[in-house]
Amino acid sequence: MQQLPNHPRGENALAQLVARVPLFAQLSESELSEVARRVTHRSHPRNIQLYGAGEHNASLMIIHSGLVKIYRITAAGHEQVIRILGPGDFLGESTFVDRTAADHFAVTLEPADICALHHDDLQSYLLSFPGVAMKMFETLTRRLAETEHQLSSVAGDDADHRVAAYLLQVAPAAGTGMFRLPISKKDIASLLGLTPETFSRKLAYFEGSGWILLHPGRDLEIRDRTALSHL
Amino acid sequence: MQQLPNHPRGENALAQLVARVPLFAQLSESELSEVARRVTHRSHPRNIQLYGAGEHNASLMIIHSGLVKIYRITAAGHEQVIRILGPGDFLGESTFVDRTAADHFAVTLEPADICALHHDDLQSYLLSFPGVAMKMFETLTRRLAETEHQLSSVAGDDADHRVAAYLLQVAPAAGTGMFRLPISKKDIASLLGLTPETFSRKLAYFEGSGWILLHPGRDLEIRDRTALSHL
DNA sequence: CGGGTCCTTGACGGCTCTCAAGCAGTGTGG
DNA sequence: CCACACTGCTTGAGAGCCGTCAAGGACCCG
Repeated sequence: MQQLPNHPRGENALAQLVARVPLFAQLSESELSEVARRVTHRSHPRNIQLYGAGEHNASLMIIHSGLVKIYRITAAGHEQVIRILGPGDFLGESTFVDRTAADHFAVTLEPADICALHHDDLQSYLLSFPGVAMKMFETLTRRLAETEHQLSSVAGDDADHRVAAYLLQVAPAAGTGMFRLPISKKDIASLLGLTPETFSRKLAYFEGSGWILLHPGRDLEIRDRTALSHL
Repeated sequence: MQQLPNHPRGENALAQLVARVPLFAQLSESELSEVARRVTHRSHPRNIQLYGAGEHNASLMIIHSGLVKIYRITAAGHEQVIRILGPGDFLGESTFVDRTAADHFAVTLEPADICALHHDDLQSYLLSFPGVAMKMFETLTRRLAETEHQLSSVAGDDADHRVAAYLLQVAPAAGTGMFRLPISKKDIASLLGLTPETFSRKLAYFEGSGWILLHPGRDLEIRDRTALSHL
């Protein structure tokens, strides 16, 4: 729950930061500076909780850099990762819509630069800048489609399919290069609705089959894309 | 894929229908009639596919009455129910945002009155009526939160918890009355990420434990709310 | 009456979780 | 510089939950 002091910045620098956010991409210069005036910007270290279940978070946050993990605590009492947010993504919109307490946690996975906008300000921006509302609408629609995909995957596919689909999704499009998993294997397992043990076993099985190569740490290599895709 | 002819209606009657849709609730009289002029209205029988995966659906549909089932076909080839939509809900927004083909199916579960708005018209309405964009934003946010809840439930909880949570969710708030399940047990099972067999067994187990009473058809009665809630 | 769908119940097998131990990498403090 | 703790990851053994396959019954609508 630790919080760092604001980084004081010139209004101009802040406006340039805000302009790079997809959400505000199409605002005019004067509109941008109006938004920038009401925004606070912070740098957070790793493992900082931005808000937690039960809290009445009152700001929309926009990620400039770093990764943020969204998760819940299930009835059984263990952590269930819902989504990983990165640069350009926003969070805190759920408590804006229904003014109840959040039902999930948001934690930084890496050092992160995040700017925050109070819900009251958001309200007025949405009504005066239809393009912003439109952009949030689009983002949420895509996010919803993605979550529905995740849902049908967890509900219907077995562990092999889920792991293979995830690897193909995060691997660079190019052929058989080495790349780094964006988050810890433990978090990936949770995201896929698996235990870390099962995830580890599936990776070992894929390597044994010659489909991937595991390197120390989070690095791995895909050797046989087609085998993974129509498992 | 059958489609019934439009029900011709006076513009006035149509405007009144449109006014009852939450999405357009706060529009002025003149704005309402402007929307109504571009809307087509249809009555569909049961089991009609509104659109399917692979189709480029080009209209936002708003449900006046009836139920619509949204589902996918998983890699394994069986149907996975994602969501049930009812009066006031809209569908077809995903193909509006990214102009690709739909990845899911939409089918009526009951006779349904549905009005449709072409995506091009929606675009202009969203920009001229910020309240409408705002409303869609709110609805999507809630829908997303609900889907995330479903996701963590399917990923983390066992069958007993999921079935109990569903029953408590659809049962009337009042004490121990009989009520009717809104959809078939087969569809509920799929929605919960279970097979119909497992769902049936869980219901039988709940009845054997004295927590619920099963009546013929879709009727049932909850006898012990607390037992179900902290299983 | 017949065909269909939906639902229930039984037996069985397998996938995945749980529990447990061991290893590697990292940061910390003596 | 090393000992140590801690977290993340891997591997093994076992058990249990749930899916699959199968058969039969209830109900609806032709």
